[in-house]
Amino acid sequence: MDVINKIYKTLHKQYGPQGWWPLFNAKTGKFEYHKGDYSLPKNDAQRFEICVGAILTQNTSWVQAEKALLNLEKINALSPNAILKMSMEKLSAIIKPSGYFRQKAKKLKEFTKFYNSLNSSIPKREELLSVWGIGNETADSMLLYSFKVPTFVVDSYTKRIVSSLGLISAKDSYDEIKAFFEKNLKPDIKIYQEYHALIVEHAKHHYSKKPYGSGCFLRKG
DNA sequence: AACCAGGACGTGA
DNA sequence: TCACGTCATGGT
Repeated sequence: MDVINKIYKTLHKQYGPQGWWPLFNAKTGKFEYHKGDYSLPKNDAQRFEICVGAILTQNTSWVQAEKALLNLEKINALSPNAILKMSMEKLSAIIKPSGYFRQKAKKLKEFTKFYNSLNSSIPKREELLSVWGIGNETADSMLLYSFKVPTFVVDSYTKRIVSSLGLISAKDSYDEIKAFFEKNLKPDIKIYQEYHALIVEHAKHHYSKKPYGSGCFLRKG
């Protein structure tokens, strides 16, 4: 079997299903993963929530993005209409815990306008990329976890791991790394969703502090 | 107390 | 194209 599929099997066996993307549960008042359930998001509100979370977590830990999302949720503002009508001052204050709050407030406004223009259709990748504040990873995260398009998400961890394993060159582009994964995987939404989440989980264990890759079991074999 | 976290954009070479 | 600065809060 090829390396890409071997890595997937190994990570899945080690960590199990990750159940991304976490969604707010009104009953528990917390954000929850949904391991083994690939039917989500189940409605438009959840689709929008995932997109907002994808912007808020840019270069920020998920727990910080979660705080910002919870702040929005608490004032019942995790919706397109609420975000559009909120002032920039109010919006940036509400999402402050996620960092880069001025930029992200603008990004949320810009994206929400675009989101409304979709009228519940699925955006093309290039369309998402044309929105200010939506780059490669954010676009792919939205497509994969919100719109359920089997597109591979590459993040800094992905690059760090495959580069460290010698599978790619350190200066390969986003699109090259993405293509490297996609050419070896069948376009299965479950596998794509789990693969990226597993990479993040694995990176948190073995690729977050230097020297990167210490104790990484992907190296033995 | 430096470093990092589920990046993207603007600028100058 | 690409290397580098900027944006910013909160964990460890």
